[in-house]
This record gives sequence, structure tokens and C-alpha cells, in this order.
Amino acid sequence: MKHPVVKSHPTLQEAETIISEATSKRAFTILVADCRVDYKGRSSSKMKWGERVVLLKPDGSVLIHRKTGYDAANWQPPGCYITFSKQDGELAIRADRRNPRETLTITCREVLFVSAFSLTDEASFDMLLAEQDLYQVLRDNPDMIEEGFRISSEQKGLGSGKADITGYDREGRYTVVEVKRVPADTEAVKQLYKYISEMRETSPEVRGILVAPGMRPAAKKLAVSLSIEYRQIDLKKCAEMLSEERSVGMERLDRHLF
Amino acid sequence: MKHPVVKSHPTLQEAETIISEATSKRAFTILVADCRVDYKGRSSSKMKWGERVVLLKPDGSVLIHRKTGYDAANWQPPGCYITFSKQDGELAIRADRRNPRETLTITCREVLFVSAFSLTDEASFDMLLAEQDLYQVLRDNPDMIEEGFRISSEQKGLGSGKADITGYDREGRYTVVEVKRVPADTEAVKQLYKYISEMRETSPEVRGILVAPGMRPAAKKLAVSLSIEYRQIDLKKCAEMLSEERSVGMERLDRHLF
DNA sequence: CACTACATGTCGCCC
DNA sequence: GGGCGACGTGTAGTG
Repeated sequence: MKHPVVKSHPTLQEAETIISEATSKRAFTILVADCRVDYKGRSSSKMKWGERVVLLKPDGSVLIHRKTGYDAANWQPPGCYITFSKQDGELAIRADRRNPRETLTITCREVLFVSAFSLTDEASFDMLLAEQDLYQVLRDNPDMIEEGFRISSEQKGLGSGKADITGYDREGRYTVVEVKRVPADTEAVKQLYKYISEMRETSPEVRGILVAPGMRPAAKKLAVSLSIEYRQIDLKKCAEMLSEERSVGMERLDRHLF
Repeated sequence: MKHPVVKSHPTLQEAETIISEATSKRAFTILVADCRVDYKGRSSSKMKWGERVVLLKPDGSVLIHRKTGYDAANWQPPGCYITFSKQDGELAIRADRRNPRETLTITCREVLFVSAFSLTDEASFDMLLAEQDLYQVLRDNPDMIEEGFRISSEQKGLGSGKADITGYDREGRYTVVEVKRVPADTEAVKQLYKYISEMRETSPEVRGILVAPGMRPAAKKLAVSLSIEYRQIDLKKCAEMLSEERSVGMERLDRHLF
């Protein structure tokens, strides 16, 4: 945390100085303020006076959090343009975005607390078990799709959208595989059906297999009626295989490098 | 802002005391800390050491924000159970959720700043131009759907899902109306098509009208091929009509009350 | 609990 | 920039 500034109960003038300097220096600013908020854009919203926590990030994103709730009450995504104005004993912070053109205005009548600083954080964010990771597991273990399965492509673009995996079963029949990391719902079934029905125009014997950790009852029924097959996968096992593969890969890399 | 506590560079012991007290008193806590984060649940993620901003809300939601980005790097939604532990010079904050069972662990090796307080904020959040609002405008001005249109139902449950609006056109033909507050995409067309195709089994002459501020090119094409009609609405005009209606309503209410 | 649809969804990818 | 799908999507309403 470099160049920290921390001030409780600043005057509006002090607050403006701190925030505008912090913003121009691309610092991270936390504000606790009695404010009202107006948003106009794709939708529009208003909040009367109340105490909220405002985050102004170096990338130009703005978040206004109330005392409860997972999501910000109002916000502006990264890249927006921030300006300040002061009048009638009120400090207004305005965040503008174009495309879509939207405006967020935070009007403060009292700043309870303000802090600004640079965060040191270069760590990577390592996510496991994204849909991408499942592809990798299946690529290295195509038998998990079906005994004797051969993968021929991944993310193959079709008429519209793309099939997760395509390949051939033991008997050489062309097969489209749709992978889900959450229990499959009817949407997943329909999505896969769209691909195989487009494909059946050229080759009628196409199979469709849904690979997922589970299946919602409604999806199961629909799948049966559309002749779409289902293969359950064990996410925990996938995670183990992945971390094994990756650590082996790392070891290899280590041996190579050192 | 009641009972504010603000402390820069607390020891881990001090930080734990402040945070655990704040949590038990259902205060809002802001933490800036050098921490690592582990998440395990539907997916799993890891972040190595770095400085982040952590929000612990009175309702049990947790947000970990990095220096950039609109969304939190890791989080836990409201209602989770928060516990603390300290060992080896590290303070661990753990947020557990059931259904799905998920765990978020924030391990701090240095707390750069901690603040806890109660926020006073009872203001309502007034949003205009939600889809609900458009229903109201159309209900009061059915001609905006089509000259001579009569609405018979809103949110009518069909086989699966529900139609936004159903009614009869000037010629008395049954019509399903799908309302969108954003430019309609292919999903919207398909959604409406699902309703009218279910309906056509009983009455074949059903019309489908998509009411939206615009239409994506792909959606337009699909709509034409499925004989789904489109009526553009002017959001700005809707907003004006709404605020007029509502302020008139308020005036009536005022006259009634005072 | 499952299904459905909304959201200022946001984000990333590819064309 | 549009189209499309993933997201730890979250959230609310309904049966």
C-alpha cells in the first residue's frame, strides 16, 4: 500500500482535494459518505440521502455499496471518465461512460471517511474447473466421454454458435459433445440439439452427448425426447486429474528450466 | 455512521479483535490487507499474496476487490457464516455458505487498514424503466402496442414460462406480446416463439409481437422467418410518461393525505 | 427444491 | 462493433 492517505470527517473541500488527486494519480479510493445517487443510462435510478461506501478504482470503475447485498447499488464499469464539482455545500462526483452513454452522479453532503492509496497486487488469479478445464480433462481422457471416443475438434464453429467438442465414437459415428460444469438444464439440451439438427442435414446419423456433473429433471426428459445422450462426470475427480496433470507439467517444466 | 472504528496498520491481533467484534455487532467492515484468497465450491480459485480491499457486510456478504475491475475477484453472497482463526502470524477470515456448500478463506499476513461502523441508510432505491415499468406504460397506453389493442392479461403462465402480455388486436385475434427494455436479441424472439407455438396447438391464428426499443440484426432476421412482429418503443417517452403518471399519482395521494 | 425470466447484468472471444 | 455463450453469475417470483 503505497502513498496512503486516510482522513476521517474531512471537509468537502479536503475530500475533493484528496479524491481528485487520487483519481488523477490512478490511486484506489475508498469513500464513506452521506450521499444521494443518480444514474441515467440504459435504465435510471435514484437514491435519496444515506450513508454508503464508494470505491473508485484506478481503472475508472466505480462501485457504490449499501450496507447489505452482494451487488453494488449503483456502479460504473472500468474506463469511465470521472469529474468533480462542488456547490451549495455539496460535493458531486460524476462518472461518465460512453457506449452506452451513461452517467452516474454521487452527490455528497458529508464525507465521513476517505482513504486513497496504491495497491500492490500482481498475483495471478487461478481458477480451476472452468468449462475450459473440463475440455482439457476430456481431451486427455476421451474415454470419460465414452469408451473408445476420439476427439476431432474443440470449439468448432457451426452455423451459429460453436460445438464444445466434436469427434467419433467407437463405431466411427460423428458425435457432438456439449460440456457443462453445472447440472445441465433444458437450455443446454436445446443448445446441443440445435447443433446436431443443423448437422443432420448433411449427415443424418449424428449423435449428441451431454457431458455434465448432473442433469435437471426437466432437461433429462427433454434429452430423452430429442434422443440426446448424457454422460455424467465427477467434478471432484476432474479437479484431481487436473491438478495432477498440471503439477506433472510443472515438474517437467522445472526439470527443463533448472 | 455510528460507532466508527478506524485503524491504520493494526497488528493482526488488533485487526482480529476489531473485525470479529464488528461482525458480531453486524457492522460494516472495510479491510485493506495483504492477503491470499482460496475459494472452493462450485468452482475453485486461488490468489497468492497481494493487497486487496475486503468488504464484510452486516448481512454476511463478503466482497474482495482488487485494484481493477467492476466485479469482485472473490465473494460470498449474503447469509454466509463468518469465522476467524489466527496462527503462524496469519489471520484467516473464513466465510461459509451452504447450498451450494462453498468456502471462501482470506488469509492476511498484514492488515494495512481496517475500519468498522454502522451505516445509516434507509433510503429507497427507485429504479425507472425496469421491464415492470414498461408493462405499466403499455397497460395504460395499449395503443403503443398497436392501434386498438386490448390487453387481457399480464404475466400469464403458459405451459412453461409466462407471457409478458396477452390480448386481442383490433380484429380480435389473440396476441402474445413480449416486452424487452433492451434491444431484442435472438433469445427474446425464441422466447416469444415458444409461447406462440405452444398456443398455436389450440388456436392457430395467434400473433406474436415483440415490443422493444430496438432489435439486433440477427434477431430481426429470425423474427421475420418465424412471423414474429416487432413494434418499436421510445424509452425516453416511456420514462416521461411514467414519471408524469407517478407524480400525478403522488399529487392525488398528497391531496388525499393532507 | 426446481423452473423461469430479469439484470444498467459483465466479460471475453471471434468474426 | 455485433453475435454468442460462460459466469462460482445473483435475485426474485411461482408451484
